Amino acid sequence: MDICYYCNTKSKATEKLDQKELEKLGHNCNQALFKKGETIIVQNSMSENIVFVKEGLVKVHTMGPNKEQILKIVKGPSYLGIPTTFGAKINEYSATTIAETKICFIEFNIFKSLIKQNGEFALEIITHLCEHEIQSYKKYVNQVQKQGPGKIAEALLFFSEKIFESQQFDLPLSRNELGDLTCTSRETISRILSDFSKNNIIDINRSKVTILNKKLLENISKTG
DNA sequence: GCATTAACCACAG
DNA sequence: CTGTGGTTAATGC
Repeated sequence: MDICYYCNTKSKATEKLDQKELEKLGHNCNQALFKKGETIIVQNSMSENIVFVKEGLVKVHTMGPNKEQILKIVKGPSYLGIPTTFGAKINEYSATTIAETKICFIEFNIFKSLIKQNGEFALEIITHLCEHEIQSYKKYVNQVQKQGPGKIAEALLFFSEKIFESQQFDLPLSRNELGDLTCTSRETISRILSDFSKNNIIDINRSKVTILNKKLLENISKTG
């Protein structure tokens, strides 16, 4: 039995590996199931592994000078911690699950040798990193330039389109965390969400959200 | 000046 | 943990 060879949620990169390489990977990685709210990576700790989020949801966050900042929400399948493990060695951020999540820890040296050996694998990894970097840039510009309603509309659309692929979903974050994600306060989130609800743009009950007027929400997000 | 926006504080479910 | 009201500071017309 080889966990990577038979794994049915391979990343685009590991799909490029042959049987021998998959066996090698399988012998040097370890799968674990995380419940909601468990920590995968701790800021300022040493990073020794590559993390593959097989399925589930993770928030990547860091403690700023004043408050917690959520850098991004990551949905599996996706890698975490490649830049840190290759470069900095010390984690610049924490990663915490916000839903039940399957994680594979991959031993760094094996990962490195696969990059050296297999160009197709390396290409997929680079592509993956580039996609995340571009997405991050977009997020930061939007956060700096948009006003409250625009940022929150964007966050709702992000969860609807990119994460849950549905008009109806359960927000996996508290109001406070939504504030940390969108660079606003918990109070502003509260106000704007009930405002959206009053104007029939969304229906919201606790964490259950239904998008009623997507056009308008997109417009608010676009115009900031 | 006046209006808008949003943070901070406080307090109540 | 959330929703709301008052207050205050910054910014733009």
